[in-house]
Amino acid sequence: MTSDIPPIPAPRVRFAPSPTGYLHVGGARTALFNWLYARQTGGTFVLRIEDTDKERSTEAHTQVILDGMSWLGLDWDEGPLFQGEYADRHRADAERLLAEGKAYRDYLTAQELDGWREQAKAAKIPFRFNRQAMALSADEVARRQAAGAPYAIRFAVPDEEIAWTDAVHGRISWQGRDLDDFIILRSDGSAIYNLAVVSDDIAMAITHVIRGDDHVSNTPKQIALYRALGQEPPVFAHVPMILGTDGKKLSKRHGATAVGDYQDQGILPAAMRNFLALLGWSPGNDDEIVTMEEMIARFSLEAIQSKPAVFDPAKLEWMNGQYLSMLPAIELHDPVVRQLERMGVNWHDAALDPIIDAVKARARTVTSVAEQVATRLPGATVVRDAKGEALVAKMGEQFTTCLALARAALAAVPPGDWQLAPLEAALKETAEREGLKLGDVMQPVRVALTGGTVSEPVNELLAVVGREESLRRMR
RNA sequence: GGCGCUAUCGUCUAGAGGCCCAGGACACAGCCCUCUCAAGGCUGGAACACGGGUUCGAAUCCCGUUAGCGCUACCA
Repeated sequence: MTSDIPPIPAPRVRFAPSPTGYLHVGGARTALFNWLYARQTGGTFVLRIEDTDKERSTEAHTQVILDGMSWLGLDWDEGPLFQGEYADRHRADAERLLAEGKAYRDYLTAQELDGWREQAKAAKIPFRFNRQAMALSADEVARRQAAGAPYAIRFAVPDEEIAWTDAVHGRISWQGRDLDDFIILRSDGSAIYNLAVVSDDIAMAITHVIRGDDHVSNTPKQIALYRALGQEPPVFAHVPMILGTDGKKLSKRHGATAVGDYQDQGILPAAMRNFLALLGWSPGNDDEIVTMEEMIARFSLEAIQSKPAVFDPAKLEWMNGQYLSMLPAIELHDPVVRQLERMGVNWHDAALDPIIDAVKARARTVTSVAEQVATRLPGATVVRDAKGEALVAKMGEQFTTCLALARAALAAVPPGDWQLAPLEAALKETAEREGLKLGDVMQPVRVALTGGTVSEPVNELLAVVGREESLRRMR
């Protein structure tokens, strides 16, 4: 006997940003969740650019969004599709609703609508669109119709309960009477967001709508539209907002909000992805560093937190540091080169990877790795920092003496032995012979080579900077 | 104002009635390690918003209060 349970169709999800700005971390996380869900279920991830706001949408923004997603490793299976190309279908859907009596023509002009608004304001009651009270007389409608006056199409919201089981929030319900009859088609024939979204999601056979919490109040309107269009609504999952440290919605005044900003700051995509995933979602245990594979395997919409999360840059940096020390230098090569180029550093002909390896354990960002790499390149100018200066002052005469001692010992190391063990031995022997503390000989070398008092172990530093350059810097 | 959502350490969170006088991580403080700084290890302070129920028993279920957020456009 074969099973007669029909196969569950593979989910189709979408990320639908509007190209009116950069890819923000909130959008990036929404995209991530959609992507994770698609990858876990073997579903399809559709990328749709909602460019119907022609005033604010630009191609440059679209490109930035695409770049941001690629950087994060979020590949899409279909698209990018552009909402602007489906205007005919949107209009047809509106006309159909009109023909079926589920929507109606609204001949009210902007001025007349404003008049109602002012009236409400004067009476100190909130403005609501009222189908009966604001209706034009039949004669007036006929007159405007005959004159070919422009009209918008309004959806007649049915007075009934509209409820759904949100995959992250559980049951949410609204009353149709709390919703105004909203416009679905402007008088210029273009669709309003709520209609465009529903029309597209139906046409693209989207099964799960995973989007930001700011859309929950659009959901009842959209469900009403699905019903009116004779379609079953998809599963909705509303993921919480991301807040700034002050508990307010994350915005520019909180600093970097675009994923490109973090790329520039030297955050690794893997760290960003991990951090974003854990902002609102948890694998259910105490794991912090979660690989992509684990995320895909363990992801679930139900495990998404229903309250907003504060974006903590300090934790992002910590996580980035974890990835930095975990990743082999070869994988850091390109990001470091990118930063070096941003810094205008000539790195060509230098063997970067050994330096990256020596330096990455002490950095939390790629930028900081690049800065350290730059100072270890041959010919780099050594600038003493405050701590380096302080050490020189503190040691006084001894600084020069110890440095000379160290230099002599190191100069005696044959080029072929310029390696970790012999270098360390040379320095230790010198300290012992002269009755000096190890630090007294190590620190001056460190300051001479880097300008500061902080670096990898001195023998590694010497190895990475090279014999000739090291001796030159100690002169 | 109306409607909706939300409420565990400063922050991210674990927790789906007894395993919790609440666990982990970031941040913070101290100690260890150590040529410096990271890393790592150890230790410490730090939370179930409030009030009522339900129950033998509630961080967990219900109701209310308070607070925060979202929406309330011919924007998306």
